[in-house]
Amino acid sequence: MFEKFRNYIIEKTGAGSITAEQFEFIESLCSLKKLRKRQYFLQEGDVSKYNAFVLKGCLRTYSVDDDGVEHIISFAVEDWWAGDRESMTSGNPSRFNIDAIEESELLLISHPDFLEISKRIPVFQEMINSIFQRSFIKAQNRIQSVISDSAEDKYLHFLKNNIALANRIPQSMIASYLGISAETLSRIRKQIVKREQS
Amino acid sequence: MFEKFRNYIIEKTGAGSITAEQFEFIESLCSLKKLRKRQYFLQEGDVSKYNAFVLKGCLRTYSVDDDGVEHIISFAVEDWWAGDRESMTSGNPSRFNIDAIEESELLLISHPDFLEISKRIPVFQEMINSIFQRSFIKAQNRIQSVISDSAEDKYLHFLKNNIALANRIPQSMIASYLGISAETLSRIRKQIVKREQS
DNA sequence: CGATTCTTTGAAAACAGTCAATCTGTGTGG
DNA sequence: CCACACAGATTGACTGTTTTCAAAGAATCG
Repeated sequence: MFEKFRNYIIEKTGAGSITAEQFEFIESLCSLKKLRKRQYFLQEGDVSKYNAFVLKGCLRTYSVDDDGVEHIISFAVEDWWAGDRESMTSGNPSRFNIDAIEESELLLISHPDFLEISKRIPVFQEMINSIFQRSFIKAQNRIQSVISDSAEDKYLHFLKNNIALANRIPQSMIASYLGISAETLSRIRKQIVKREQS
Repeated sequence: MFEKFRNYIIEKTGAGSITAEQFEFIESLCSLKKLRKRQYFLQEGDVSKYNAFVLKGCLRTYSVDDDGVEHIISFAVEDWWAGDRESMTSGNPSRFNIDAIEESELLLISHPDFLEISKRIPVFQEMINSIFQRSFIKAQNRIQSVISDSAEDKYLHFLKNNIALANRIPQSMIASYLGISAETLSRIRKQIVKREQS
């Protein structure tokens, strides 16, 4: 059960950076959670209490606007994290929903436990920090695309950077993630295919 | 010259967290840089080598698309940082330009020196980490706005979160930052004023 | 001032969104 | 195993928002 998580940590921190006892400590604070497709992990208005490491499946974080339209902020597949950091650190209710778009398995670590692990195990802390740095850089790149590109270029940019995601996520959700309508994405794809053929 | 920077660090880390010697160490690795309005701090294609702490003035980070249109990724005013982290950590040439939109004064710390400071002074490291966390959260919120909102709502969202910026930056740059045209922003503002009057 | 930069305005065009209907594929229960 | 239901994708016609281009109007600064 923890093998995947151990491998992930080893890959991120380097072999031997974390002792067997430290692994046990970390794992003693983890709990396993299974989600069915469409099941919520976090609902708008609730306070996000757990960091979720995705062992299997796929989660989406999204907001719902006044017209009831969903806007997907992020996806989390295997070896990625989910949870609303803003709500977690501030204790305020979340503006986001997080649910499973596939049958999923998560390792949960509560926010206080997460802080404790980080305090006790500096390399874990470093790992988390570098994840945040890269997340920030990715977010900036996404912002660049979304403020600069046409709908088609947004899609091509997405494909270039998220081929794996593109093959397991419904098109309508990709559209939502890109901030365009599902119909527009459908027409864009048609165009691209047509162009490739000629 | 370093007073502003010291105050910033004290505010972020808490009084007494950093000793006089540590401050001196940090400051021994800083250099002052003045930029005139419109002067580059970083040009596309160059490798970003310095973290810049803004003592005075305002920088913008932007990309230029194939049509020559500028797209502003971020602003940095007093007590904020600039530099392309992606280029800095990877050593690859930057896709961004950074220049001064006001007469500015920066404290520069080279990337290696920055790492050294972080290594030697854990509270400095912590400060940087919490900055990244908040930057990431801010970036996510911006993404939400930019994929969900109409042009007007993007502007209102910007105003709500960046009143100070809104009052010192040309409208056309705000438009660029929001991913809308300067003309559209002008019309939106007119609408808002008209509505407020009635 | 005079020059430059920034903003506003109008008209036309492009782009993307909406709505509604149809199509496709998949999986489920009878 | 079939039929049906359902979710997702596509298509067409229309609407609406935003962009583009061009020109004129403020504002700012040396």
